[in-house]
Amino acid sequence: MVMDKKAKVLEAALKLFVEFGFHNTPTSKIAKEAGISSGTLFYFFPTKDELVVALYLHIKSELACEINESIAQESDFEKILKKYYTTTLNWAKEHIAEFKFMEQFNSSPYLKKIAEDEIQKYVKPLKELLQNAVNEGILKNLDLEILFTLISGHTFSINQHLIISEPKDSKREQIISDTFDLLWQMISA
Amino acid sequence: MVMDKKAKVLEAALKLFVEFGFHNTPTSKIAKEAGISSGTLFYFFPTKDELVVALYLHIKSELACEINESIAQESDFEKILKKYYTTTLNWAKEHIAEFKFMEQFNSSPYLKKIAEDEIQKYVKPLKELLQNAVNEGILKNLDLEILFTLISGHTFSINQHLIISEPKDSKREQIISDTFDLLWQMISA
DNA sequence: GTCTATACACCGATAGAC
DNA sequence: GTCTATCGGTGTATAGAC
Repeated sequence: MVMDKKAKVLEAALKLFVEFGFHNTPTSKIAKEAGISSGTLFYFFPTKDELVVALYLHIKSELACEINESIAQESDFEKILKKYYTTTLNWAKEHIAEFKFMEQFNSSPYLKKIAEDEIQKYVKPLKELLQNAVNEGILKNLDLEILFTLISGHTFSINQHLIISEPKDSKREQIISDTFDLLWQMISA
Repeated sequence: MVMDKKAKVLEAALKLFVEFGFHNTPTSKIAKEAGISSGTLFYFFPTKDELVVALYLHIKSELACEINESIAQESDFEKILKKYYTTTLNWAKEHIAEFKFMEQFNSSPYLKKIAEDEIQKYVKPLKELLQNAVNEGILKNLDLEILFTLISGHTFSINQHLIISEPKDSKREQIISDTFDLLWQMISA
């Protein structure tokens, strides 16, 4: 089965970007890693910037897809949030390069190149869930943005800790469970 | 009073790096912004990489200095931690460019260019404080790394929220106070 | 669609005068 | 210490054949 060349390029770019950063990764190297010529790369992605942004959007949507699938089965809010948490963490474990890339991208000037509503598309579902939980008295009556920030920040930092410390599976599950409880203790009413 | 040229370069680099990123900021532009020639820039900083790293270390030490001063006056652990929290947040408000730069730097391959012990130098004091508090039963008996991660992540994310939402001073103080309480609730025994 | 070859701008760094 | 001038290398992107 022949893999789509566009996908090959994204895959190659991801690998190199994570190792060397956006700069220090010439398009020529990406083409080489993808097993195609430089001309072909620019046939698919008119500029390097567009390649970088396309990769980001691609990864974002993959993660969002995974999360949506996993939370669809739950109905209780705490369980939904825990699924959100564990799915994100487990996805990051299986996609370390993707996670590192997003991290790099998020704190780079490239972020400005993405339309605001493109970002909102991915955060809106969680924010709605949170708003409902606040209204129902499940969560503390905190500002929605702060609530969102707290949860994202908590998830992000535990993610980093897990990636760096590389605990065994059993230990890892323990950490995830414990830190979710801490988060829940902080935000639940 | 004539400002040190080295300092001028760091100041100029900071401004441009935050706006355009490390790449997309040629040394020629930095020199121009600093009001010196390209040759002089390389007289002070042999390579661009060294300039970037020097800027990072400079900012790190400034923040650390500020924090150390502010916590020196306190003795109660909760108050020390709160000082740590508020000082970091207030410093970031007055040094937004510095904060954004560090954020960009931390998630870039440049980070590898800094020796591990150079980083540890700045985190060790807080870790020792935390270890003592755990031993004394003030904080939950959590893994030290997790505790540290939780606090850093919380601080970092609230910082970002404050920078983006730009609340009025009174509102801002309220947020800082409230979110510290949330953090404390999460980690205290 | 894919390749090869190349244009050409740009940037980091150096040389050498003052 | 500071400047001007410039070199060599590299990287994005294009042209044009197949």
